[in-house]
Amino acid sequence: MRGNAALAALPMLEPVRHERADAARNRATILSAAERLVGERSAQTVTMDEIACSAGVGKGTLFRHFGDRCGLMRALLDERERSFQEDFIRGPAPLGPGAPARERLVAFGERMLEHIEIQGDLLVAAENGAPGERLRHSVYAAYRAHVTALLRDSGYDGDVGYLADVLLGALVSELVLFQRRELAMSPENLRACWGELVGRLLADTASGKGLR
Amino acid sequence: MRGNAALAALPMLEPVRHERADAARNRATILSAAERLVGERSAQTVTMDEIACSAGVGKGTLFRHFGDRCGLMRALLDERERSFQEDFIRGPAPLGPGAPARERLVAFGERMLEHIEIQGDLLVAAENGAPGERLRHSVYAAYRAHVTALLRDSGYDGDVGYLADVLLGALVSELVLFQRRELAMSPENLRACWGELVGRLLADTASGKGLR
DNA sequence: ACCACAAATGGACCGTAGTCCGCTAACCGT
DNA sequence: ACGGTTAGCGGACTACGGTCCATTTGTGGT
Repeated sequence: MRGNAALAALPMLEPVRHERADAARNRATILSAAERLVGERSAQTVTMDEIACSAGVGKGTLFRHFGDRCGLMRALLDERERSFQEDFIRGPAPLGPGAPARERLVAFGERMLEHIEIQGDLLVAAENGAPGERLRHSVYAAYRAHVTALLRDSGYDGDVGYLADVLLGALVSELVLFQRRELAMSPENLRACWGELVGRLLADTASGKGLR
Repeated sequence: MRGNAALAALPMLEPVRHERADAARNRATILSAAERLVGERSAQTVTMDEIACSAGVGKGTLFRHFGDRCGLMRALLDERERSFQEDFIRGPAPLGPGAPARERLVAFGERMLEHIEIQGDLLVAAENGAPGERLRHSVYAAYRAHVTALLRDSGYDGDVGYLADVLLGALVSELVLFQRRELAMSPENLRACWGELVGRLLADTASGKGLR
């Protein structure tokens, strides 16, 4: 029984053991205040003091709950993140299991591009913490495990982990936003490029379905 | 006079028009102080105040000369950077012109990996500025232009700019250090993976030389 | 040799992320 | 219901990157 290695490798945020009621209330208040502020201005310009003040709590409370700025931003993305992971692990094809690995990989990238399209600035804010932090975080580990598994399933015979890093590199929000804004590439164009990239990399593999 | 788009696209640091003598002296002092400090501790932990103090100049002078922290780090890398660019634009094959495009691309990546091996922390410090700054900087533009040209020369018929972004993504210092340190990949392994990546991407192209 | 002026300087100052620690009040066992 | 324990709180405090501007200093013209 395979196909479940990725499932076991889904760490994300473990629910804290018995959080006190007032703490839970504060966490929710903070999140909604942050969400509102980020909605009004760009995520980059909202300060932690503003959020604390607007939520009516002390600054220490913010950091106690979320560790640092990136942690808070990540928490804002968390719900969407969970549903994304849910979808590509257990959801319907072609994103979820059922479709050939190559198609799942294409769908994965397309979904990620949509995600960036919608949450771009927030994603960037969540990712630029300490150097390498992004890569060490469990979210990256989950993506990497998933892509690695797909590459293996598709019959790729090289270093699947390395290729996963490369492919995920093409989906880094900072880069995608650069391509969209600075290079003025359209979403459709990016989708097409991603599709071609995957196609080319997996061109001569068995691909678990033998197409092409 | 054309014939070398990549050559024309080499901006880097333009020599300032008539820098005052004391200013030049201070710049040198600052650079050597910074170099010493960065050599002693990790580049991440050295503060601007320390550098200023150690160089015996005011903090304002630092920022006047280098703009911001990243600028100073970049300046520390500048000499090596110039020689790298010189090498792949005009130097001997396979890095410079003369070899088939695909080989030049492989050599480019290998050289970059060596660069990261030696200057890793400094490169990271130089790159994590404001989001997207790295991509907007002229150094990235130069790399991108070079790789793009090589891909075109190798007969790749897709979106060469996009593929250049992807390939450069595999050479981002933050990622490479992650692979080296966290994933414990060896330099040789990384070289091999890079070579295979390039080979696979350019497998069925004319490659300007018709190998394979 | 001198002057006028732009370039350069330094350090006080600011905003922001993140830490620290004494106090408060929620929770659990009795 | 109550008291002891301790998670949680808040906001003063620190560290650091970056800005500002009054003052100094090098330089080119005369």
